[in-house]
Amino acid sequence: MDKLFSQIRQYLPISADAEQALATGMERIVLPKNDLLLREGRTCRHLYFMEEGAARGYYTLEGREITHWFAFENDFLTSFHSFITQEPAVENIQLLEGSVLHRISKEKLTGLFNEFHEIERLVRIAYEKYYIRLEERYVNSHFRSATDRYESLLKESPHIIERVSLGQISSYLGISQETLSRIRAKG
Amino acid sequence: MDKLFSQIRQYLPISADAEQALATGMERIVLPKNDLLLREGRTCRHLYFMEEGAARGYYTLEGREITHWFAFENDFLTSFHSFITQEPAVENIQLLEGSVLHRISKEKLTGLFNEFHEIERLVRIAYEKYYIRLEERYVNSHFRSATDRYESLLKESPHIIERVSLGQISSYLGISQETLSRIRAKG
DNA sequence: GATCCATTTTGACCTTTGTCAAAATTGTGC
DNA sequence: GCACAATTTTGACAAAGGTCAAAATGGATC
Repeated sequence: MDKLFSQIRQYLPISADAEQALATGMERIVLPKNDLLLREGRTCRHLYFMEEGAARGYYTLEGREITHWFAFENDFLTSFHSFITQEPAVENIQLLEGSVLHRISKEKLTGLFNEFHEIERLVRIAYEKYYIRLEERYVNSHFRSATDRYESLLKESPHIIERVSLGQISSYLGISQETLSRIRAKG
Repeated sequence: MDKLFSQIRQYLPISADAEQALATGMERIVLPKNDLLLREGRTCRHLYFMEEGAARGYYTLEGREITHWFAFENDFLTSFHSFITQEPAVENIQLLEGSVLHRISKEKLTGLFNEFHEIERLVRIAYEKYYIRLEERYVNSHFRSATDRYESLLKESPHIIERVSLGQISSYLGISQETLSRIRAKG
């Protein structure tokens, strides 16, 4: 739980009461590699915090798996679309390693918003951070060459490259596995 | 102001008090075509609501202007990165038509968050919507061909194509103007 | 160490998209 | 309606990246 709260404090320090309420509302889960936190077509009812481990979000397009995000230690993760709208997800969430997570249900979280203004503020701030992060990824991915994108990833998120298979990285970067392999051979 | 409040009600109905406070905190501005709401290097201090008109966000890469978003009637707009972090912007915001906008400063908005929990909730919900929207754009742009992307735009946002020049649309889609022209010639 | 399976690399070729330059079209002010 | 500028289209060619198939490598397990 320590990791979760020290991460939260980086967003917004909250009162002991609010921390206590959050701690009570969250559930710790330990799951093995390859487990699915969410399966396409089902509604995502939880927001997760990754204490230890790794996960990816992916969906299937023309028979191929496309990984569109990774999550590691200290990341919050969920299928945002499904969690927010409570509609069925188009994506799967899979653990890439045995992981330790904390999770809270949508209902509990919404209840805490009513009890603690500061928890809703915390989440508002978290959304701001995640929005900016996504915008950066968008701009980077959309307007740069495959080689540039790989080099940015290498520089800014070397942990991804160390812990994830090439096929998953290539779909994350939006290029074919063969092209990624060739880019690496040159570098 | 009507458009603003009917848009807000779609996100979250708020009390008359809160509406009143918002109305007081916001300023109506009318500006001509081509005006810059924000210039690269300056810090974005306002959140805008577009009542009438159109705008784009763009930045310069290797001597070319890259448009990465458009905003039209009923959209909220700002340089999110700069507005959130209060650091200098990397982008410009330009009006594509003479426009009527409402704006609120970061400080006023933050003050209203303290006064009215429900206004912070409204903004939290708005972030959720905008996050989902961006995620959809990300997935669409990243994993589909130029032709597909143009056709989606044509289907989902025909107003963009009617009101914006080809060069701006092509950079928005992440393709060259010539390629876009050829795609259109075929369709 | 031999075997099996998954992952990564390499080769040959094809398709899509980009680039540069020029022509055609459209829009605007006078 | 004319002149000028801006925008869009077309052509010829180049470059980036994709595809399919086969070979190489790297772990696991027995």
